[in-house]
Amino acid sequence: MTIPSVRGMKDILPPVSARWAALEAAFRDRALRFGFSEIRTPVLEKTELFARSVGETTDIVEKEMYTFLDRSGESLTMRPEGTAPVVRALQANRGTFSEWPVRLFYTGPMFRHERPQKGRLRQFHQFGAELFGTDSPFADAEMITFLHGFLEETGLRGISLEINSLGDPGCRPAYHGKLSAFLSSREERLCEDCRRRRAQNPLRVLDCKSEGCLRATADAPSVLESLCGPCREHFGAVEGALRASGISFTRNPRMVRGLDYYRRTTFEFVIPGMGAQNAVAAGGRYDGLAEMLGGRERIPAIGFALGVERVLMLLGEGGSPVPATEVFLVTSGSRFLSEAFRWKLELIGRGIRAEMDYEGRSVKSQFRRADRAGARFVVVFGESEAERGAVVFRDMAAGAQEELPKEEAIRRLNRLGDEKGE
RNA sequence: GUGAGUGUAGCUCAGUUGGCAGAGCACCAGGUUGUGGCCCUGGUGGCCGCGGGUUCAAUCCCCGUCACUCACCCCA
Repeated sequence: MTIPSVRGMKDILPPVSARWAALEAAFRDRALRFGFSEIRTPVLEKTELFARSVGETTDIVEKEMYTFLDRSGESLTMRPEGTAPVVRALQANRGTFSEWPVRLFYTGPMFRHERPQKGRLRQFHQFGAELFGTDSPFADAEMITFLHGFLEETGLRGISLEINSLGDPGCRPAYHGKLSAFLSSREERLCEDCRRRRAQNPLRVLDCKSEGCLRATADAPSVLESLCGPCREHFGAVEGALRASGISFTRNPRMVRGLDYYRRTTFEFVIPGMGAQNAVAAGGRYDGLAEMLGGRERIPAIGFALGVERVLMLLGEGGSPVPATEVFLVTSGSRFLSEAFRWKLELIGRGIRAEMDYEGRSVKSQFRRADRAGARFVVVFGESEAERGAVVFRDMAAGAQEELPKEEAIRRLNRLGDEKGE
């Protein structure tokens, strides 16, 4: 019996791994153009980091984290998201970041112990970016534009952008009060989960998808109408900047993020008609997080993360094929193996993708392999040619074949390398 | 955590109202050929997910279990 992988954790195999690499390269490229530098944080963090940032009452912390005691009895957690670790790293290395604002991006695996299904894994991967040190609504617009452009660049179609503002400590408590009062008046019509949520985290009730709750809260007070002056102004400026750069969006005052640290602007890129896993990328502003994590300094910040598996799923099969073999060396008889092997290494050294068969298969079988690998040229080492110091040189696409002295064959293959060099 | 579906060859899947396990693709060899593709012939390859039960006999029926998939929930 072979050993299967852990549930919800998948091997990324070719050719998917190639598309994966291409997507990551595109993200990295775009991040660098926006002035972001890469940060790589550990996969393991102290459990406290996520409990304090993501929120004790969120599903992520309550029942989805990979948490365990290490050998010294300390509670550790495999990161369920990327923002809190980046903020921690920023605070811990405060001295190395002298110039503000700070722009950081990351890529890597995240872990949540959920029941796997389409577009949802236990080890999944995110690309994310965080912008620290500015309250400006232009920062919000920059991040949304960054993400919007990236998704467009990948070729994704039919994505829509939803934005909202959750207010800040100046206005959210008042809204919470209003909403709580409203919800208690509708308590009988709420689902079981929402009755519990109502007390702990009333905003989450708005995010409930059950029919009954949706109807019961159809006329719930809107966050956007309860914003204080500064928050309203900020949100208006973000909307204005987005319009100015031609990005269309819809307001969704019911959009609540699953993490507690967000305030003011939040946004989500969704694909309609994709079922429950419709969020491809999402983010928001989290001006209070640094202080929640015990920092003395207030660090305004905004960031986003996108689900790599979900993007690739939506992109489907297209793009990034495995590079084809250029030259296949066919041996007619095992006595040519070592000579062909020397050619192969020589060609690879010249930057040419060369392959051969080591197993002594029939010439026919070797040609079949060359064909499937997409080889442009095949060189055959055969008995009758060997006596004349020659090889058979075949151009697969043209179907042309000729016997060439070895020196001439090598010259032609080297030209192939030169073409690539230019 | 809840519910449904599926586990048979490397892959995609048939199958037997219970009676020696099948196809296509792939792989290997041979034929044909312009030394490859198309075509023809042959061959390798299976604890029929695992454990129990019923039966003369179980891949098939029953119970359990594990895995995968999908949905709910939640999220990227």
